[in-house]
Amino acid sequence: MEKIDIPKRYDVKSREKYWKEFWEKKQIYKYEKPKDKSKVFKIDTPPPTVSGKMHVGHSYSYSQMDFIARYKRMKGYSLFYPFGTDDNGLATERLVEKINNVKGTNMERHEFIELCRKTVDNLREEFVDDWKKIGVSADYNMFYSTINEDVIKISQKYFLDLVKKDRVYRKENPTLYCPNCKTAIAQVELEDLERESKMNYIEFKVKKENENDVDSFIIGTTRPELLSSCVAVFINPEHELANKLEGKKAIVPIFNFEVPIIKDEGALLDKGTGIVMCCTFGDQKDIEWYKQYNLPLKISIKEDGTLNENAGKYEGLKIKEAREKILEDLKEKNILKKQETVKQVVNVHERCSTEIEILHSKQWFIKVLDMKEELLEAGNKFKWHPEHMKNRYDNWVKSLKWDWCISRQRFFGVPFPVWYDEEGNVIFASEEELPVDPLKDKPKGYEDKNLIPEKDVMDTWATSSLTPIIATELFGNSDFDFYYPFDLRPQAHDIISFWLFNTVVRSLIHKNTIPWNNVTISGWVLDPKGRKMSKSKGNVINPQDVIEKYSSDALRYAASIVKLGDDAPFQEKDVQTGYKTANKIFNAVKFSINFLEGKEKYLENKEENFIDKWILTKLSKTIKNYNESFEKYNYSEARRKIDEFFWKYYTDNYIEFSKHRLYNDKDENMYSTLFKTTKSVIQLYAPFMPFVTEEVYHYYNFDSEESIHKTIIEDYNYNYEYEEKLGDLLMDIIVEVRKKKTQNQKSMKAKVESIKIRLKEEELKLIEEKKEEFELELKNIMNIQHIEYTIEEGERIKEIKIE
RNA sequence: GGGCCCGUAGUCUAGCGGCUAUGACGUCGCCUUUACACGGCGAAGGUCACCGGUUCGAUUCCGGUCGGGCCCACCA
Repeated sequence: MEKIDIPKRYDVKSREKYWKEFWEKKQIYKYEKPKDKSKVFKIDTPPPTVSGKMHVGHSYSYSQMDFIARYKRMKGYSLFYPFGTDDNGLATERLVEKINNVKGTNMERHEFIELCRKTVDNLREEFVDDWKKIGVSADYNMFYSTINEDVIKISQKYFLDLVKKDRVYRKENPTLYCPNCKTAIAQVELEDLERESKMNYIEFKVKKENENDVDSFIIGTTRPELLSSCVAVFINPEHELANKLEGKKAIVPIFNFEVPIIKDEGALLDKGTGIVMCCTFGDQKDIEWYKQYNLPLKISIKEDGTLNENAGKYEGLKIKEAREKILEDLKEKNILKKQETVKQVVNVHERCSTEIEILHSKQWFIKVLDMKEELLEAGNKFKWHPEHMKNRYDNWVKSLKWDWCISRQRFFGVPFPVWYDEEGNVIFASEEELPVDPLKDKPKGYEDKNLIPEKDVMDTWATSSLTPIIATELFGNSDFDFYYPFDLRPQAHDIISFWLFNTVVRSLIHKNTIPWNNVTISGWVLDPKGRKMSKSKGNVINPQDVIEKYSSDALRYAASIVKLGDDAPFQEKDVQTGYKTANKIFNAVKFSINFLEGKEKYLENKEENFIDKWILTKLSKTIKNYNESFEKYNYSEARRKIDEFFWKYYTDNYIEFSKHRLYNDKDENMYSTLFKTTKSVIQLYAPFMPFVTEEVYHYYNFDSEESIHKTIIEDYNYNYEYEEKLGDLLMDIIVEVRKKKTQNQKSMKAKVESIKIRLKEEELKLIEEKKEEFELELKNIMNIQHIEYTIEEGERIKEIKIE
């Protein structure tokens, strides 16, 4: 261990930078494979999306997982703790478009991909450095990017495994589509948006078959532009016209074709008129009806968001233009009976807030709907922290309606290793050829054949759902017996239905087992008033600014206050508390080490007095509780335990009690306790505040490790019941004496002539057993000349005479 | 519509069948004591949302009410 001189002050800025570089240079967090697989702790680290800067939510959730990682390391585990970035997909494309002021759809595909790659490569190092700055102790040698060749290869390999296991298919299907991003999206990428809209009441004629037939009826719709896609009319069975209309044909206005009228409870009485037109496709309900009644398919909207030839004279118009034009025409013909403004909630794409459309197109899907049972079972097999987060997973699995669409009509992603021949047969790459880009490469045996490459790329989740597999393949020598399942998946609750769910799916399919044994779900960091942070509200807090103003340790401390699963407001005062705690650790340890220096020969002394036994008992209990909390992944409880020990017992009392012994008595027997408690304090704080603890560890030769983070937390089993009680009593009395001194406006060292202490009988007995020692301490600590006791109820100090 | 979480001093919170309800910030007062004034010691501040029930005893457990938040579904 490299010992350093103790400075007068702890210079946070330069020292945090120094230790960050020290850890990297000395490879303190480098993974080393042990022989025994039970001695590895494997973390499925979330790969953040390279998006410029780490945000404050990241800084909390990654700190929280790092508390656990560091604790486990200090319990003797080898940490399999990789770090990757999720670089492909729409999020990156949008960033690249913004930075370079380009549009992917307007560029040559290979140029755009090249630009994406370059942009991400440029940003990555600085981006990842934010994680190093907050002290995330991953092994950055085990780094991957989801867009690098090695990961593309793995992603394609497991795609082929899906093919082999018959879990993937390509099919023309109703597909959620974003006209703005011009790509298919998955169910999970939808978001609700409330907006105002017009409900239009439109008259449909009935094809009359005899005299008594109803002439016409009125439907309500917000999407008149879809009239040309109408394939049926549904009427609620309770509707007064239900029986009269059932089985008849309705005539769609303007377009004048006939559609059947069908009774169905799905047509709600209190919505619109209780009669609704079903268009393929206006919304998800239409798909249900389409499937249930085997309705024909009639698509009117093209992928670019304009109407197609089915729309007749409206062809070529954009959706909104068509809506206006049709309404005009309907009005003119007096078919539009009424309009009213309604509040409507629509599905939008979460990345661009564009209203989604449902189109019919060929996409690749992973079969998941038939796995629901298996998936629910899997959710029971790993532990959820906190437990109630499992509900979200269960809810999601039970309500699944779509297979998982993994193809995207975008550019910067993992290519499908797929071609089509002239007859439309699908040709897959073979594993040895991977990675392939079908746009450039051809499969073996087809070199001179005419093949159509699959142009779609995979959704980013199709790759990030493989993170534990990727890590094992890349850094674990593909030794799944050794590494699988992982110990921990840490992540936030907003992506339970994305990343967590997807990873379980892939793990069940490829490895036939759950991916991890524990998941910890962290919450969101809200603004100080408890609202979501967003750029538009201007209430975003940057972790970089917080670090600059305080320190990484301080930020981590604030993160340790928030419990798993809780959404919590960002509170600067918590960061301040962290800052103060780090400062206090520095000072307290500096004080202790000052006296420990050169006293190594006394460290084995066993002649502890009752104060030593008292503090050692408190320490033992603290470590026990600390361990128990951490074993439950409850880092905030663990931190509270060490805080309590540190402030209430160690600094405010033990050190104060010890001063007279250190300065005056030169009591040789106290060094071993001072050493143990001080070292433990540093160790127990190390998972939370890795920088300041590393700093003070190097002020003294605590042991031979080159870093505090390589030391093992020692457990102690001191349990001196009598001394603990006596120490508590001493503390109680001293608190009272301090109170009296404060009330009398005296300093703590003011000399006390005499003091009368009220006690309970059993307390007096306690003292009498070691009266001389007890009084000596009390007198020395509080500068008291004479002590008397009375046995009665009331405030502890009956009277105090101060000189 | 279904599900989940949460209501504790001015603010953020700990606790969760039984001592005087935890700690932090803020407020006020005192103390320049040789680790720290980036400090120490104290004080004030609470109907533990409300109403019932279980219990010898409820902030804690159960039911309901009100309020806040989240997830999912529906959304013509």
